[in-house]
Amino acid sequence: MDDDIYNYGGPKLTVDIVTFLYNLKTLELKVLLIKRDTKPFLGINALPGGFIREDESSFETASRVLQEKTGITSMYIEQVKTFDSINRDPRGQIFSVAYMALVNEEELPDGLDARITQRLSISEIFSSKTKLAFDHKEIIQYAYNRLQAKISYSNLSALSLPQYFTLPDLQTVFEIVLGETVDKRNFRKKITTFGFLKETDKKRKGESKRPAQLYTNKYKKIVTYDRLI
Amino acid sequence: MDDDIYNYGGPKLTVDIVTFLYNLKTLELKVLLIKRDTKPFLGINALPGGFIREDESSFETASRVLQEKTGITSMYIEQVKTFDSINRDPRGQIFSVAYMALVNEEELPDGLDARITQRLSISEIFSSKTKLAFDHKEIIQYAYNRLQAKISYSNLSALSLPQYFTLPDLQTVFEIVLGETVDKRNFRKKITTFGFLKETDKKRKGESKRPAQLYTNKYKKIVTYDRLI
DNA sequence: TCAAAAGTGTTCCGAATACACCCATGA
DNA sequence: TCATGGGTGTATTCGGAACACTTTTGA
Repeated sequence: MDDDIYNYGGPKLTVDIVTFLYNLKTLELKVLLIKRDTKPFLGINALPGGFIREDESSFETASRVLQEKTGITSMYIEQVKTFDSINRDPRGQIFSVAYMALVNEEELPDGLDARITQRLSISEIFSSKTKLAFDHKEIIQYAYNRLQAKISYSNLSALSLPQYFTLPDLQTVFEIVLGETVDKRNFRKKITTFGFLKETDKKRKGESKRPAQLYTNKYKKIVTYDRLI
Repeated sequence: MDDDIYNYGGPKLTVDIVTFLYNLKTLELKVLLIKRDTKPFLGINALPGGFIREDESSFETASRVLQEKTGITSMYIEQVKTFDSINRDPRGQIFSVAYMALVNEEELPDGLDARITQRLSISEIFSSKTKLAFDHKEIIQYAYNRLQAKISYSNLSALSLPQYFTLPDLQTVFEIVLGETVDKRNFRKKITTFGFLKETDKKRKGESKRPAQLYTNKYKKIVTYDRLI
Protein backbone atom coordinates (compact mmCIF):
# COMPACT_ATOMS: atom_id res chain seq x y z
CA MET A 1 0.00 0.00 0.00
CA ASP A 2 1.52 3.31 -1.02
CA ASP A 3 1.68 6.07 1.51
CA ASP A 4 -0.55 9.00 0.73
CA ILE A 5 1.10 11.15 -1.87
CA TYR A 6 -0.58 14.28 -0.57
CA ASN A 7 0.96 13.97 2.84
CA TYR A 8 4.44 13.63 1.45
CA GLY A 9 6.94 14.63 4.07
CA GLY A 10 9.84 12.75 2.55
CA PRO A 11 13.23 13.86 1.40
CA LYS A 12 14.05 16.78 -0.84
CA LEU A 13 16.25 16.08 -3.79
CA THR A 14 19.34 17.84 -5.04
CA VAL A 15 21.82 17.06 -7.76
CA ASP A 16 25.57 17.40 -7.28
CA ILE A 17 28.02 17.17 -10.14
CA VAL A 18 31.57 15.87 -9.94
CA THR A 19 33.28 17.61 -12.86
CA PHE A 20 36.64 16.02 -13.53
CA LEU A 21 38.96 18.38 -15.40
CA TYR A 22 42.03 16.99 -17.07
CA ASN A 23 44.83 19.08 -18.50
CA LEU A 24 46.79 17.61 -21.39
CA LYS A 25 49.68 19.99 -20.80
CA THR A 26 50.14 19.79 -17.04
CA LEU A 27 48.85 16.19 -16.83
CA GLU A 28 46.74 17.14 -13.83
CA LEU A 29 43.32 15.84 -12.87
CA LYS A 30 41.20 18.29 -10.92
CA VAL A 31 37.65 18.57 -9.67
CA LEU A 32 35.63 21.73 -10.08
CA LEU A 33 34.29 23.12 -6.80
CA ILE A 34 32.40 26.21 -5.75
CA LYS A 35 32.94 28.16 -2.58
CA ARG A 36 29.62 28.26 -0.81
CA ASP A 37 28.10 31.69 -0.31
CA THR A 38 25.24 30.56 1.93
CA LYS A 39 24.89 28.54 5.06
CA PRO A 40 25.44 25.75 5.87
CA PHE A 41 29.16 25.34 5.14
CA LEU A 42 29.46 29.02 4.25
CA GLY A 43 32.83 29.64 2.61
CA ILE A 44 33.63 25.95 2.29
CA ASN A 45 34.21 24.31 -1.07
CA ALA A 46 31.38 22.16 -2.38
CA LEU A 47 30.39 20.40 -5.55
CA PRO A 48 28.25 22.52 -7.84
CA GLY A 49 24.66 21.47 -7.39
CA GLY A 50 21.12 22.53 -6.87
CA PHE A 51 17.61 21.40 -6.15
CA ILE A 52 15.68 19.55 -8.79
CA ARG A 53 12.93 21.77 -10.09
CA GLU A 54 9.40 20.87 -10.92
CA ASP A 55 9.09 18.98 -14.18
CA GLU A 56 12.81 18.41 -14.42
CA SER A 57 14.59 15.08 -14.52
CA SER A 58 17.77 14.80 -12.48
CA PHE A 59 19.78 14.60 -15.70
CA GLU A 60 18.25 17.89 -16.83
CA THR A 61 19.11 19.42 -13.47
CA ALA A 62 22.69 18.24 -13.78
CA SER A 63 23.08 19.69 -17.26
CA ARG A 64 21.39 22.94 -16.29
CA VAL A 65 23.38 23.44 -13.09
CA LEU A 66 26.67 22.69 -14.78
CA GLN A 67 25.84 25.20 -17.50
CA GLU A 68 24.56 27.90 -15.13
CA LYS A 69 27.36 27.68 -12.62
CA THR A 70 30.31 27.01 -14.87
CA GLY A 71 29.27 27.58 -18.47
CA ILE A 72 30.25 24.01 -19.29
CA THR A 73 28.26 21.90 -21.70
CA SER A 74 29.75 18.45 -21.45
CA MET A 75 29.16 15.61 -23.90
CA TYR A 76 29.48 13.16 -21.06
CA ILE A 77 27.33 13.49 -17.95
CA GLU A 78 26.27 10.34 -16.19
CA GLN A 79 24.36 9.42 -13.04
CA VAL A 80 26.59 7.86 -10.41
CA LYS A 81 24.56 7.13 -7.28
CA THR A 82 22.04 8.68 -4.94
CA PHE A 83 23.52 9.68 -1.59
CA ASP A 84 21.06 9.56 1.23
CA SER A 85 22.70 9.29 4.63
CA ILE A 86 20.34 10.73 7.21
CA ASN A 87 22.83 13.26 8.53
CA ARG A 88 24.46 14.30 5.29
CA ASP A 89 22.79 17.73 5.33
CA PRO A 90 22.22 19.69 8.54
CA ARG A 91 19.12 21.32 7.05
CA GLY A 92 17.30 18.01 7.14
CA GLN A 93 16.50 15.09 4.93
CA ILE A 94 18.06 16.20 1.68
CA PHE A 95 19.28 13.53 -0.71
CA SER A 96 21.67 14.08 -3.57
CA VAL A 97 21.67 12.38 -6.94
CA ALA A 98 25.35 12.50 -7.88
CA TYR A 99 26.42 12.94 -11.49
CA MET A 100 29.87 13.02 -12.98
CA ALA A 101 31.35 14.69 -16.04
CA LEU A 102 34.76 14.55 -17.68
CA VAL A 103 35.97 17.77 -19.29
CA ASN A 104 39.12 19.00 -21.01
CA GLU A 105 40.28 21.93 -18.92
CA GLU A 106 41.60 23.77 -21.97
CA GLU A 107 38.10 23.71 -23.46
CA LEU A 108 36.59 25.48 -20.48
CA PRO A 109 34.72 28.65 -21.38
CA ASP A 110 36.54 31.90 -20.76
CA GLY A 111 35.54 34.05 -17.87
CA LEU A 112 35.05 31.41 -15.21
CA ASP A 113 34.87 33.43 -12.05
CA ALA A 114 37.95 32.35 -10.13
CA ARG A 115 36.55 33.90 -6.96
CA ILE A 116 33.87 31.24 -6.77
CA THR A 117 34.95 28.32 -8.95
CA GLN A 118 37.88 26.47 -7.50
CA ARG A 119 39.84 23.65 -9.08
CA LEU A 120 41.42 21.22 -6.65
CA SER A 121 43.62 18.36 -7.76
CA ILE A 122 42.59 14.86 -6.86
CA SER A 123 45.43 14.56 -4.38
CA GLU A 124 44.48 17.82 -2.68
CA ILE A 125 40.89 16.69 -2.42
CA PHE A 126 41.73 13.41 -0.77
CA SER A 127 44.21 15.04 1.59
CA SER A 128 42.94 14.89 5.15
CA LYS A 129 43.64 18.62 5.42
CA THR A 130 41.05 19.50 2.79
CA LYS A 131 37.56 20.09 4.10
CA LEU A 132 34.59 19.88 1.77
CA ALA A 133 30.94 20.60 2.46
CA PHE A 134 28.43 17.84 3.25
CA ASP A 135 29.54 14.33 2.21
CA HIS A 136 31.07 15.68 -0.98
CA LYS A 137 34.46 14.08 -0.40
CA GLU A 138 32.77 10.70 -0.23
CA ILE A 139 30.81 11.47 -3.40
CA ILE A 140 34.00 12.43 -5.25
CA GLN A 141 35.73 9.25 -4.08
CA TYR A 142 32.86 7.12 -5.32
CA ALA A 143 32.72 8.92 -8.67
CA TYR A 144 36.49 8.71 -9.10
CA ASN A 145 36.42 4.96 -8.63
CA ARG A 146 33.63 4.68 -11.15
CA LEU A 147 35.45 6.92 -13.64
CA GLN A 148 38.64 4.88 -13.43
CA ALA A 149 36.73 1.65 -13.94
CA LYS A 150 34.57 2.91 -16.75
CA ILE A 151 37.14 4.71 -18.90
CA SER A 152 38.73 1.33 -19.64
CA TYR A 153 35.69 -0.20 -21.26
CA SER A 154 33.84 2.72 -22.84
CA ASN A 155 34.33 5.61 -25.22
CA LEU A 156 33.99 8.26 -22.54
CA SER A 157 37.59 9.40 -22.99
CA ALA A 158 36.87 10.34 -26.60
CA LEU A 159 33.61 12.10 -25.70
CA SER A 160 35.55 14.53 -23.55
CA LEU A 161 37.91 15.61 -26.33
CA PRO A 162 37.22 18.04 -29.21
CA GLN A 163 35.66 16.65 -32.37
CA TYR A 164 39.05 15.91 -33.91
CA PHE A 165 41.69 14.44 -31.67
CA THR A 166 44.85 12.36 -31.87
CA LEU A 167 45.61 8.98 -30.35
CA PRO A 168 48.44 10.43 -28.23
CA ASP A 169 45.92 12.86 -26.72
CA LEU A 170 43.44 10.07 -26.10
CA GLN A 171 46.16 8.06 -24.41
CA THR A 172 47.08 11.01 -22.24
CA VAL A 173 43.46 11.28 -21.06
CA PHE A 174 43.70 7.64 -19.99
CA GLU A 175 46.98 8.18 -18.22
CA ILE A 176 45.72 11.22 -16.34
CA VAL A 177 42.54 9.48 -15.23
CA LEU A 178 44.23 6.21 -14.30
CA GLY A 179 47.18 7.96 -12.69
CA GLU A 180 49.71 5.76 -14.44
CA THR A 181 51.40 5.50 -17.81
CA VAL A 182 50.28 2.94 -20.35
CA ASP A 183 52.14 1.28 -23.19
CA LYS A 184 51.58 3.06 -26.50
CA ARG A 185 51.30 0.00 -28.70
CA ASN A 186 49.08 -1.95 -26.35
CA PHE A 187 46.86 1.09 -25.90
CA ARG A 188 46.37 1.50 -29.64
CA LYS A 189 45.63 -2.17 -30.13
CA LYS A 190 42.96 -2.18 -27.45
CA ILE A 191 41.32 1.13 -28.23
CA THR A 192 40.99 0.42 -31.93
CA THR A 193 39.37 -2.98 -31.37
CA PHE A 194 36.51 -1.23 -29.56
CA GLY A 195 35.54 0.30 -32.87
CA PHE A 196 34.36 3.72 -31.81
CA LEU A 197 37.25 5.52 -33.51
CA LYS A 198 37.02 6.79 -37.08
CA GLU A 199 40.26 7.75 -38.76
CA THR A 200 40.11 10.97 -40.75
CA ASP A 201 42.33 12.10 -43.61
CA LYS A 202 43.54 15.04 -41.55
CA LYS A 203 46.69 15.45 -39.55
CA ARG A 204 47.58 17.83 -36.76
CA LYS A 205 50.06 20.34 -38.13
CA GLY A 206 52.21 23.12 -36.82
CA GLU A 207 54.47 21.41 -34.33
CA SER A 208 58.09 20.61 -34.94
CA LYS A 209 57.59 16.89 -34.92
CA ARG A 210 55.85 14.25 -36.91
CA PRO A 211 52.19 15.25 -37.36
CA ALA A 212 49.66 13.01 -35.65
CA GLN A 213 46.69 11.43 -37.37
CA LEU A 214 43.34 12.96 -36.38
CA TYR A 215 40.46 10.72 -35.34
CA THR A 216 36.81 11.35 -34.56
CA ASN A 217 34.05 9.54 -32.66
CA LYS A 218 31.54 7.35 -34.40
CA TYR A 219 29.11 7.86 -31.51
CA LYS A 220 27.99 11.03 -29.78
CA LYS A 221 27.05 9.37 -26.55
CA ILE A 222 28.55 6.83 -24.24
CA VAL A 223 29.00 3.29 -25.48
CA THR A 224 30.33 0.49 -23.28
CA TYR A 225 32.09 -2.70 -24.24
CA ASP A 226 32.01 -6.11 -22.54
CA ARG A 227 31.04 -5.15 -19.04
CA LEU A 228 27.82 -3.63 -17.89
CA ILE A 229 27.45 -0.41 -15.98
CA MET B 1 23.33 29.51 -5.59
CA ASP B 2 20.98 26.98 -4.13
CA ASP B 3 17.29 27.32 -4.71
CA ASP B 4 15.27 28.16 -1.66
CA ILE B 5 14.73 25.03 0.37
CA TYR B 6 11.45 26.32 1.77
CA ASN B 7 9.86 26.68 -1.63
CA TYR B 8 10.76 23.12 -2.59
CA GLY B 9 8.42 21.99 -5.33
CA GLY B 10 10.68 19.25 -6.59
CA PRO B 11 10.19 15.56 -7.00
CA LYS B 12 8.81 13.13 -4.47
CA LEU B 13 10.86 10.04 -3.82
CA THR B 14 9.86 6.41 -3.71
CA VAL B 15 11.85 3.23 -3.42
CA ASP B 16 11.15 0.16 -5.55
CA ILE B 17 12.74 -3.20 -4.88
CA VAL B 18 13.59 -5.83 -7.46
CA THR B 19 13.56 -9.06 -5.45
CA PHE B 20 15.13 -11.85 -7.44
CA LEU B 21 14.00 -15.27 -6.20
CA TYR B 22 15.94 -18.34 -7.24
CA ASN B 23 14.78 -21.88 -6.70
CA LEU B 24 17.48 -24.52 -6.34
CA LYS B 25 15.03 -27.30 -7.15
CA THR B 26 13.19 -25.92 -10.16
CA LEU B 27 16.19 -23.84 -11.33
CA GLU B 28 13.90 -20.89 -11.94
CA LEU B 29 14.64 -17.21 -11.48
CA LYS B 30 11.64 -15.10 -10.62
CA VAL B 31 10.89 -11.55 -9.56
CA LEU B 32 8.50 -10.77 -6.75
CA LEU B 33 5.66 -8.46 -7.75
CA ILE B 34 2.56 -7.10 -6.08
CA LYS B 35 -0.79 -6.59 -7.74
CA ARG B 36 -1.66 -2.95 -7.24
CA ASP B 37 -4.80 -2.25 -5.22
CA THR B 38 -4.89 1.49 -5.88
CA LYS B 39 -4.79 3.74 -8.87
CA PRO B 40 -2.85 4.32 -11.02
CA PHE B 41 -2.25 0.91 -12.63
CA LEU B 42 -4.95 -0.66 -10.44
CA GLY B 43 -4.76 -4.44 -10.70
CA ILE B 44 -1.48 -4.38 -12.61
CA ASN B 45 1.66 -6.03 -11.26
CA ALA B 46 4.28 -3.70 -9.86
CA LEU B 47 7.49 -3.88 -7.88
CA PRO B 48 6.97 -3.63 -4.14
CA GLY B 49 7.78 -0.10 -3.09
CA GLY B 50 6.75 2.92 -1.11
CA PHE B 51 7.49 6.50 -0.36
CA ILE B 52 10.54 7.39 1.69
CA ARG B 53 9.42 8.60 5.08
CA GLU B 54 10.78 11.45 7.10
CA ASP B 55 14.10 10.65 8.71
CA GLU B 56 14.56 7.51 6.69
CA SER B 57 17.37 6.75 4.27
CA SER B 58 16.41 5.04 1.03
CA PHE B 59 18.18 1.89 2.22
CA GLU B 60 16.03 1.86 5.32
CA THR B 61 12.94 2.32 3.21
CA ALA B 62 13.96 -0.59 1.01
CA SER B 63 14.53 -2.89 3.99
CA ARG B 64 11.32 -1.79 5.68
CA VAL B 65 9.13 -2.11 2.58
CA LEU B 66 10.52 -5.54 1.74
CA GLN B 67 9.84 -6.70 5.30
CA GLU B 68 6.37 -5.15 5.51
CA LYS B 69 5.11 -6.32 2.15
CA THR B 70 6.74 -9.73 1.91
CA GLY B 71 8.18 -10.64 5.29
CA ILE B 72 11.61 -10.98 3.72
CA THR B 73 14.74 -9.88 5.51
CA SER B 74 17.49 -10.20 2.95
CA MET B 75 21.22 -10.13 3.70
CA TYR B 76 21.80 -8.52 0.35
CA ILE B 77 19.98 -5.33 -0.62
CA GLU B 78 21.79 -2.83 -2.80
CA GLN B 79 21.02 0.44 -4.50
CA VAL B 80 20.87 0.15 -8.28
CA LYS B 81 19.94 3.49 -9.80
CA THR B 82 17.52 6.36 -9.46
CA PHE B 83 14.85 6.40 -12.16
CA ASP B 84 13.59 9.84 -12.96
CA SER B 85 11.97 10.07 -16.37
CA ILE B 86 9.52 12.92 -16.30
CA ASN B 87 6.53 10.82 -17.35
CA ARG B 88 7.27 7.65 -15.42
CA ASP B 89 4.41 8.27 -12.98
CA PRO B 90 1.08 9.78 -14.08
CA ARG B 91 0.61 11.35 -10.64
CA GLY B 92 3.45 13.75 -11.28
CA GLN B 93 7.13 14.11 -10.66
CA ILE B 94 7.83 11.00 -8.62
CA PHE B 95 11.29 9.51 -8.78
CA SER B 96 12.21 6.01 -7.72
CA VAL B 97 15.42 4.85 -6.10
CA ALA B 98 15.66 1.26 -7.28
CA TYR B 99 17.12 -1.44 -5.04
CA MET B 100 17.70 -5.08 -5.72
CA ALA B 101 17.79 -8.16 -3.51
CA LEU B 102 18.63 -11.80 -4.16
CA VAL B 103 16.69 -14.36 -2.15
CA ASN B 104 16.42 -18.14 -1.97
CA GLU B 105 12.77 -18.88 -2.71
CA GLU B 106 12.75 -21.85 -0.33
CA GLU B 107 13.72 -19.54 2.51
CA LEU B 108 10.73 -17.30 1.97
CA PRO B 109 8.57 -16.91 5.07
CA ASP B 110 5.39 -18.96 5.16
CA GLY B 111 2.09 -17.31 4.61
CA LEU B 112 2.96 -14.99 1.76
CA ASP B 113 -0.41 -13.87 0.53
CA ALA B 114 -0.62 -15.34 -2.96
CA ARG B 115 -3.52 -13.04 -3.79
CA ILE B 116 -1.24 -10.04 -3.75
CA THR B 117 2.33 -11.26 -4.11
CA GLN B 118 3.04 -12.65 -7.53
CA ARG B 119 6.17 -14.38 -8.74
CA LEU B 120 6.91 -14.03 -12.43
CA SER B 121 9.82 -15.73 -14.11
CA ILE B 122 12.38 -13.56 -15.86
CA SER B 123 11.21 -14.80 -19.25
CA GLU B 124 7.57 -13.98 -18.46
CA ILE B 125 8.56 -10.51 -17.30
CA PHE B 126 10.44 -9.67 -20.45
CA SER B 127 7.72 -11.11 -22.66
CA SER B 128 6.02 -8.35 -24.62
CA LYS B 129 2.68 -9.71 -23.43
CA THR B 130 3.43 -8.93 -19.80
CA LYS B 131 2.38 -5.48 -18.65
CA LEU B 132 3.91 -3.97 -15.55
CA ALA B 133 3.10 -0.71 -13.82
CA PHE B 134 5.13 2.46 -14.36
CA ASP B 135 8.62 1.89 -15.82
CA HIS B 136 9.08 -1.22 -13.71
CA LYS B 137 9.98 -3.46 -16.63
CA GLU B 138 12.85 -1.12 -17.45
CA ILE B 139 13.95 -1.11 -13.81
CA ILE B 140 13.96 -4.90 -13.69
CA GLN B 141 15.98 -5.08 -16.90
CA TYR B 142 18.56 -2.69 -15.52
CA ALA B 143 18.79 -4.54 -12.21
CA TYR B 144 19.03 -7.91 -13.95
CA ASN B 145 21.98 -6.71 -16.01
CA ARG B 146 23.66 -5.45 -12.87
CA LEU B 147 22.97 -8.68 -10.99
CA GLN B 148 24.47 -10.81 -13.75
CA ALA B 149 27.57 -8.63 -13.90
CA LYS B 150 28.04 -8.39 -10.18
CA ILE B 151 27.53 -12.00 -9.15
CA SER B 152 30.72 -12.90 -11.01
CA TYR B 153 33.00 -10.68 -8.97
CA SER B 154 31.42 -10.53 -5.53
CA ASN B 155 30.19 -12.73 -2.70
CA LEU B 156 26.54 -11.84 -3.22
CA SER B 157 25.67 -15.42 -4.22
CA ALA B 158 26.80 -16.68 -0.85
CA LEU B 159 24.96 -13.93 1.02
CA SER B 160 21.68 -15.18 -0.37
CA LEU B 161 22.15 -18.75 0.90
CA PRO B 162 21.62 -20.06 4.45
CA GLN B 163 24.53 -19.87 6.87
CA TYR B 164 25.84 -23.29 5.85
CA PHE B 165 25.80 -24.14 2.18
CA THR B 166 27.54 -26.40 -0.30
CA LEU B 167 29.58 -25.54 -3.36
CA PRO B 168 27.12 -27.33 -5.65
CA ASP B 169 24.35 -25.09 -4.28
CA LEU B 170 26.50 -22.01 -4.75
CA GLN B 171 27.21 -23.05 -8.30
CA THR B 172 23.52 -23.55 -8.96
CA VAL B 173 22.82 -19.99 -7.80
CA PHE B 174 25.34 -18.82 -10.39
CA GLU B 175 23.81 -20.92 -13.11
CA ILE B 176 20.29 -19.72 -12.39
CA VAL B 177 21.32 -16.07 -12.34
CA LEU B 178 23.54 -16.31 -15.41
CA GLY B 179 21.08 -18.48 -17.28
CA GLU B 180 23.75 -20.92 -18.37
CA THR B 181 25.66 -23.85 -16.97
CA VAL B 182 29.22 -23.42 -15.78
CA ASP B 183 32.05 -25.91 -15.47
CA LYS B 184 32.31 -27.38 -11.99
CA ARG B 185 36.11 -27.42 -11.73
CA ASN B 186 36.59 -23.95 -13.17
CA PHE B 187 33.88 -22.61 -10.91
CA ARG B 188 35.52 -24.01 -7.79
CA LYS B 189 38.92 -22.73 -8.77
CA LYS B 190 37.64 -19.19 -9.30
CA ILE B 191 35.30 -18.96 -6.34
CA THR B 192 37.86 -20.24 -3.87
CA THR B 193 40.50 -17.75 -5.02
CA PHE B 194 38.19 -14.93 -3.97
CA GLY B 195 38.67 -16.01 -0.39
CA PHE B 196 35.25 -15.34 1.09
CA LEU B 197 34.52 -19.03 1.62
CA LYS B 198 35.33 -20.79 4.86
CA GLU B 199 35.28 -24.56 4.87
CA THR B 200 33.59 -26.14 7.87
CA ASP B 201 34.05 -29.62 9.27
CA LYS B 202 30.44 -30.45 8.55
CA LYS B 203 28.92 -32.32 5.65
CA ARG B 204 25.39 -32.37 4.35
CA LYS B 205 23.92 -35.76 5.21
CA GLY B 206 20.80 -37.71 4.45
CA GLU B 207 20.83 -38.02 0.71
CA SER B 208 21.66 -41.17 -1.14
CA LYS B 209 24.77 -39.77 -2.66
CA ARG B 210 28.15 -38.58 -1.58
CA PRO B 211 27.71 -35.91 1.10
CA ALA B 212 28.81 -32.41 0.17
CA GLN B 213 31.14 -30.30 2.23
CA LEU B 214 29.48 -27.37 3.98
CA TYR B 215 30.94 -23.88 3.70
CA THR B 216 30.14 -20.57 5.35
CA ASN B 217 30.77 -16.88 4.57
CA LYS B 218 33.65 -15.03 6.08
CA TYR B 219 31.81 -11.74 5.54
CA LYS B 220 28.26 -10.76 6.37
CA LYS B 221 28.01 -8.04 3.78
CA ILE B 222 28.87 -7.64 0.15
CA VAL B 223 32.52 -7.73 -0.87
CA THR B 224 33.68 -7.17 -4.42
CA TYR B 225 36.82 -8.34 -6.15
CA ASP B 226 38.80 -6.65 -8.93
CA ARG B 227 36.18 -4.49 -10.50
CA LEU B 228 34.41 -1.57 -8.98
CA ILE B 229 30.70 -0.72 -8.92
C1' DT C 1 25.91 -53.35 -6.33
C1' DC C 2 23.93 -49.58 -8.24
C1' DA C 3 22.43 -44.86 -9.01
C1' DA C 4 23.43 -40.19 -8.23
C1' DA C 5 25.91 -36.47 -7.30
C1' DA C 6 30.58 -34.81 -5.06
C1' DG C 7 35.13 -34.01 -5.75
C1' DT C 8 39.60 -33.33 -8.20
C1' DG C 9 44.18 -31.59 -12.31
C1' DT C 10 45.95 -30.80 -16.62
C1' DT C 11 46.06 -29.09 -21.31
C1' DC C 12 44.89 -25.53 -24.50
C1' DC C 13 43.89 -21.11 -26.24
C1' DG C 14 43.36 -16.29 -26.43
C1' DA C 15 44.02 -11.89 -24.38
C1' DA C 16 47.04 -8.80 -21.95
C1' DT C 17 51.76 -7.49 -21.26
C1' DA C 18 56.49 -6.38 -22.22
C1' DC C 19 59.52 -4.55 -25.28
C1' DA C 20 62.78 -1.31 -29.44
C1' DC C 21 63.27 0.79 -33.53
C1' DC C 22 62.17 3.81 -37.61
C1' DC C 23 59.51 8.06 -39.38
C1' DA C 24 57.95 12.85 -40.34
C1' DT C 25 58.15 17.42 -39.21
C1' DG C 26 59.79 22.36 -37.99
C1' DA C 27 63.46 24.68 -36.14
C1' DT D 1 70.80 17.70 -39.20
C1' DC D 2 68.79 17.46 -35.06
C1' DA D 3 65.36 17.24 -31.47
C1' DT D 4 60.79 15.80 -30.64
C1' DG D 5 57.19 13.05 -30.36
C1' DG D 6 54.37 9.74 -33.84
C1' DG D 7 53.88 5.31 -35.44
C1' DT D 8 54.46 0.16 -35.83
C1' DG D 9 55.00 -5.86 -34.72
C1' DT D 10 56.41 -9.87 -32.13
C1' DA D 11 57.46 -12.83 -28.23
C1' DT D 12 55.95 -14.02 -23.63
C1' DT D 13 52.99 -14.66 -19.87
C1' DC D 14 48.87 -15.36 -17.45
C1' DG D 15 44.15 -16.22 -16.75
C1' DG D 16 39.95 -18.46 -18.60
C1' DA D 17 38.01 -22.43 -20.96
C1' DA D 18 37.70 -27.20 -22.12
C1' DC D 19 37.70 -31.67 -20.58
C1' DA D 20 36.97 -37.28 -17.68
C1' DC D 21 37.49 -40.08 -14.07
C1' DT D 22 37.26 -41.56 -9.09
C1' DT D 23 34.79 -41.28 -4.55
C1' DT D 24 31.09 -41.54 -1.21
C1' DT D 25 26.75 -42.36 0.24
C1' DG D 26 21.79 -44.46 0.86
C1' DA D 27 18.72 -47.40 -1.22
